Amino acid sequence: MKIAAYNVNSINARLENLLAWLSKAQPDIVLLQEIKAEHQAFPFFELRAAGYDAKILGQKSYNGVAILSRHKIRVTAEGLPGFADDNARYLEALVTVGGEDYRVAAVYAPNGNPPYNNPDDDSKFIYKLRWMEAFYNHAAVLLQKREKVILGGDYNVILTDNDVYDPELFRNNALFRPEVRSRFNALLYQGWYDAYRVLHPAAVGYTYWDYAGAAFAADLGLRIDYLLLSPDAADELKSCYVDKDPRSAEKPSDHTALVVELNGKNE
DNA sequence: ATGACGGTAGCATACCGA
Repeated sequence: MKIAAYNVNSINARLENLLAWLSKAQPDIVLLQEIKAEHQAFPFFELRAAGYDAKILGQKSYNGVAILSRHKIRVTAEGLPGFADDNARYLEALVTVGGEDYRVAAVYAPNGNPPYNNPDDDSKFIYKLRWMEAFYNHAAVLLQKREKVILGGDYNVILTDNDVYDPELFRNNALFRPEVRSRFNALLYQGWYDAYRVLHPAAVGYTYWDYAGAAFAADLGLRIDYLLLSPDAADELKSCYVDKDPRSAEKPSDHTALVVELNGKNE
């Protein structure tokens, strides 16, 4: 049972890259962020031909999230419940694999940095904190269900100095500010497991490298994509790793795929 | 200190990203 989170940075610009990776990695479920497409522009046909059903919460130009699966997808939430949002950032569904139910969500948290031309504008940062608060509240509801839940995606959070190539350069960045890190840590205290860190306490696990310069070649990256597991899912945690194949391929996204493997009861 | 680099909308350049 393999689940991946991947910020694809436009599904249509990345379709060839994505299909090649699906064919090679064969994930059961994929949680996509930044698809940057509405329903009529989403490549349902090509994905179906590759063996994947798809449900999306689409948006033109910006944001947009999707869930792909080789098994039937039953959507349970479009957007964070109880949080009015113009941006498509959260899609949740139930998927049955090997006779077992998994609740999964594609998560795309706001960036929160100000526009370059208005560095004192903190409205995006305020929005990010409000979004994280709503996410925390919904996550608490999900934990009460005692299900196998996987919340995967681009959280736009650098959690520790070990998760960024140059901590001092990012000290005042919205991805690294104390208010943001404390809100992410609150999810861990609430009962979620950061799948990568559970298995790799000290490893560098970058999932994003800037397009500019030779950031990827020089491994100047950030760990900002996460797979959060409920206790019932964490019980089945088998492996978690960063798959650099999509980032190494031609015309890549600036992110790469983060993968978790879970042991089903029958495995 | 700044920009690089890339995607989208829409057709020049602005906005967004992390």
